[in-house]
Amino acid sequence: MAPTAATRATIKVLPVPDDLPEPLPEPAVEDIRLEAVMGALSDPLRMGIVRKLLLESERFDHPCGWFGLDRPKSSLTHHFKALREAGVTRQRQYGLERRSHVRVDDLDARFPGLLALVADWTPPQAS
Amino acid sequence: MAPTAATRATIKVLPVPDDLPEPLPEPAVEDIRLEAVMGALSDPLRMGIVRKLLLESERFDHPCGWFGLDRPKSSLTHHFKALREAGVTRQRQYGLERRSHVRVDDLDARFPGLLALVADWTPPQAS
DNA sequence: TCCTATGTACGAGTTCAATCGTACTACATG
DNA sequence: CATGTAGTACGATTGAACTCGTACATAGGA
Repeated sequence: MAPTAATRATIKVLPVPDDLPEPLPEPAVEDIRLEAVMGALSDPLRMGIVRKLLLESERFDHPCGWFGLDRPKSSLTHHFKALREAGVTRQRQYGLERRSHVRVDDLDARFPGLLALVADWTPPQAS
Repeated sequence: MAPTAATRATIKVLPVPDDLPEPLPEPAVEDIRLEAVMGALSDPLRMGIVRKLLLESERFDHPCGWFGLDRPKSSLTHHFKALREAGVTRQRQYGLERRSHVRVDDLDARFPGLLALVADWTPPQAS
């Protein structure tokens, strides 16, 4: 259904600005370490975050509320920071929100095939 | 060339027995979890062990002395056990020695491309 | 049989990561 | 300005993993 003025307020379509905010601190492509990436992905919650970004995100970044994770906010901050510092995701500040996306090009260049494994991953104890 | 009696003593070619010893406890192929494998490989020492097995081992298993790791024996026991319990390696007991090899077929079946990443890995602060 | 070599088992100390509560900052909206 | 919202910062707690010393078990050779 077409969004009315009322629904548009709740859907909150924030257009991507032309001048992107600077990414938060992250390793350069050539400094991304395979063992650090694997350490970041060894946590099921973080593996699920990256997989969801790969499978469901379109061309936009996503704030961490988008993931629907039932954890306290400070825990999510911790995990998103771990992913960013390992070089798996990039985070940019859009006003209030800090949005994340996977560094697909960088990871494909350094570790071809790795993201395909993440996309094929199945969460544990899936009913 | 065929081993003589003299070379057999020094080179210590232990022929693989027809009745292989039972592997030590390990997860079944279908129970190997990607996040557990990545957790095992997130340690540089263990990543190096698997890489060395992939690049330098021929068709034989290797005891952990073969790796030339400068760590106490009990530390090595810990790391080889971590690799085995994650499903990365298989260990068999040959007399005194407990030899390891990578579960290449199992890992290729579950996570195609993963072992290629390990083989291409470069150790940190390589001079 | 004694010695050596390979490797485990156990336990202690230490470090690190995960979890989460609380307080705080910043923007947006009324 | 007051309120709500998105998220960080800090600190405390907990548990797991890494590291290693020591003691122990076993096989093979002198």
